[in-house]
Amino acid sequence: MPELPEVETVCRGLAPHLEGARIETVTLNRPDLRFKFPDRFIDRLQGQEIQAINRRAKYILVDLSGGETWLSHLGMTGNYRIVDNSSPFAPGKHDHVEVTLTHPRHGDSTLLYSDPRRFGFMDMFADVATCKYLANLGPEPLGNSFTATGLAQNFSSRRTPVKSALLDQRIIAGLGNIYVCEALWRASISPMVPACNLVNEDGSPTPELGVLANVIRDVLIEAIAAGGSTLQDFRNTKGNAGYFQHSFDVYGREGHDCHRADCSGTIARIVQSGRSSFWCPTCQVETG
DNA sequence: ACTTTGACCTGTGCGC
DNA sequence: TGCGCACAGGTCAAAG
Repeated sequence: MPELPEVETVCRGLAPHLEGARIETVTLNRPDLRFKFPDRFIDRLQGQEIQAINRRAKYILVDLSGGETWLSHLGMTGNYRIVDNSSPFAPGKHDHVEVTLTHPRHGDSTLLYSDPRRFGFMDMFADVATCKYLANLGPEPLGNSFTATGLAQNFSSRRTPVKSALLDQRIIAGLGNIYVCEALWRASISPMVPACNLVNEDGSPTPELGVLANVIRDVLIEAIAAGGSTLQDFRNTKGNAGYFQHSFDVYGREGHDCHRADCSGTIARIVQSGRSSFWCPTCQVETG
């Protein structure tokens, strides 16, 4: 479930190994992931020095000494890990990309990309300013450009349920199914409320939308601090699980008691746009 | 212009 | 033990 906190966890784990390292060899164990690898992908990576690793939304961006940027998206089940070259290693069934590195301080290691469902992908860009994947992304929820006022502007014309609107990466970048469910619960907003119902006549955010913007930040910050969430196979780069899944209030808790102190409701599951929404019908209200 | 649906893949867990 | 089905973190193209 790589959503923003998990991708951030991966980037932070990789940074000490990657930044300052030189890419020695690249091995692709298949011709594609979700998409084909870009032209001359191996040649454009080999021999490059890695200058920085950054995250934008759920994308990982690796800046190379030649000026190009290596972009990757983890899809649903993608993950990176670092293995020590001193121990024998045989790639597993889903280890699709192997990158050997030399580092002046950390020595030699291998970066592995695994992705059972292959919904992830990689690409290469001379200039991230022209990168099609980043062109239409909304604001970073943890950045200064994310505000309730900005959310209200995007919500005002949309009758789609707020659940769907928050999953729209053009409106806010980096949220996925889990953290949207958690944020809506914290804000006591039903996932079925039309997005435009959270906007006043004059276009300003309702108080509920103001709360929602705040709790989105809160839940993401808490999840990052916990090292992300681990469901199925997500692991950080050291192979360890995250811990935030133990803090879920609604996600995956269908049939369990609502955690809100003064609520005696039971968590329910509904399907919206083909995705499960977990919520408390008792305390998450229909209108803003 | 907005919204929904299906497609892309593999793995897991459940009921029978 | 096996089979079929439902479901899983995301995005995109196509259709309504």
